[in-house]
Amino acid sequence: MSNALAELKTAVVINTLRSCQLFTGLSAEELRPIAELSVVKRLAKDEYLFRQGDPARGFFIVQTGAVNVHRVNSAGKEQIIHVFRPGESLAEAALASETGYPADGRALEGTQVLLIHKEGFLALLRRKPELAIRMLGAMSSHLRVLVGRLEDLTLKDVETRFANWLIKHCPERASEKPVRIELTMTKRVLAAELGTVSETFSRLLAKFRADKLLVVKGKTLTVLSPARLDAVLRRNVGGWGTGRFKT
Amino acid sequence: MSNALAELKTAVVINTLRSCQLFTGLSAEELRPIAELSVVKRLAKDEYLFRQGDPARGFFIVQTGAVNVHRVNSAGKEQIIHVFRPGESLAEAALASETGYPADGRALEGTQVLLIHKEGFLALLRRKPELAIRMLGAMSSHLRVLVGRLEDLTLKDVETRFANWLIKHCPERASEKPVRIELTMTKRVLAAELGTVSETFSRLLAKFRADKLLVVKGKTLTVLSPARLDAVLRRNVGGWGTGRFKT
DNA sequence: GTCAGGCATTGACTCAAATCAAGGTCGCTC
DNA sequence: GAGCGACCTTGATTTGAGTCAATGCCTGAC
Repeated sequence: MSNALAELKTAVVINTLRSCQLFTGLSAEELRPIAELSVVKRLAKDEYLFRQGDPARGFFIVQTGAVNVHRVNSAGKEQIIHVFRPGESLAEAALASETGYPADGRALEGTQVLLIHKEGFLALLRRKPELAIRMLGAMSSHLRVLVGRLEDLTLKDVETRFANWLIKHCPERASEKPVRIELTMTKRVLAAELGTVSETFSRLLAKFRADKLLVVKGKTLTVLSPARLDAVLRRNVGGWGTGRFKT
Repeated sequence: MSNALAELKTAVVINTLRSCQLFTGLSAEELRPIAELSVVKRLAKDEYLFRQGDPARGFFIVQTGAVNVHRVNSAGKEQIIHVFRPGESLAEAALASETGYPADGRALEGTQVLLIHKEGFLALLRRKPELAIRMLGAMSSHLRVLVGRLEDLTLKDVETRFANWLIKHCPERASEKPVRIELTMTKRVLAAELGTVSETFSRLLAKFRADKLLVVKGKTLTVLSPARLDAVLRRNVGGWGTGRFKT
């Protein structure tokens, strides 16, 4: 391919990298060697980016679309670990271990990602320790997400998790003003993200509707009063760190 | 303190570091600067090493004893994330993020750990990118553990988890020869590690005893036939990756 | 020795959430 | 517009596992 065209592609990739949390604050010149290690991958809806156990070729940055990272047991039930959206990086763990990817990754919709090759990137890390420390930061935040998810799924009930999800989608949790939330996914998928099944989720919507907390119309949810929802959350969860009891 | 005494202490610490997975293969000279960043901490049983939200001063390496890292909700129920034993490093995530520790850490018994100070270690990482890459490796294996735990707790029932735990403690899973396992902790604690309560665990032991899979005598468990246990596992879990179904 | 407190076992009860089953609604293609 | 296939909703039923409570069993303190 012509030199000029290659230059152009690199410039586009650099732009993507810049918009990624992981590399904020790096100059174009610092991003260039990373861009040169990257290839663009396009995925159709439901196509797999990687499967659990696949040898790891590198890590990814989402450009457009969404990647659902999950584990599945042989009965076919899948547990979503996290849904990655544009600007997020995933599978950094692949860099530093010989074993394959620890989970499955699949596109929830038409999706475009950057694959950053492992070997080249490792060589770069050796020359740029600052970059390695950034990677540590990214992985530590993924650890936090995972720990949070673990707590969510084992320590709280579905109602609490959903109330929490709703609150996170309100600009301010103390407000009395209704908030409209447009679902980007089907309710079935949202249910899975919350770690439950569609029937349970449906009942939950009905309950919130009956409690005048929520209006549901197709893919549009309207939180009638974030403040009141927050109150429900507090009631369910006790008083956030008011005290620690042993059992 | 006298120079000679300081030297001696450093030598002892270097020895601990050498036995730690994270630093295997490093020479004494490479370990020295790390040792100089370390301080020994002694903990009584049930004493907290850190609490969720505490500002992170560094990460730890277990010398003796055991550290239980867990999350607790305000109702007081705690979910064990992992129990760290001698040679393991923990809380590396503290290095690369400004927020505090994401969970609680408490000694399960009398315990001695090395605290490696964050700032000094970060400075060292900047000079030794190889070391930073090792840290990435350590964090990625923690990620794997966590992902595994998530799957365990959400995709499998208690019986399957325990069968799995037992199998992991057998030298070979296909054998017909009985295996004796001596518990190092109380059954209550093991139950918590498996993500359940002592009553449920007790019932499970009774069931396995009735099924002639296990003989229980105090803190001694004897798996009568690993092969048969393995069969139970396969039955519960389906056929490990025989196929993937949606829904 | 015995007494107390922690652990373990067992039974009865409860409950959240999954599963099973049956319609209902929307949007699509032919 | 008829028919099909997703979703979604609602009801009935099941179930795994937590909670409560009663009792038994050790071990260590005195």
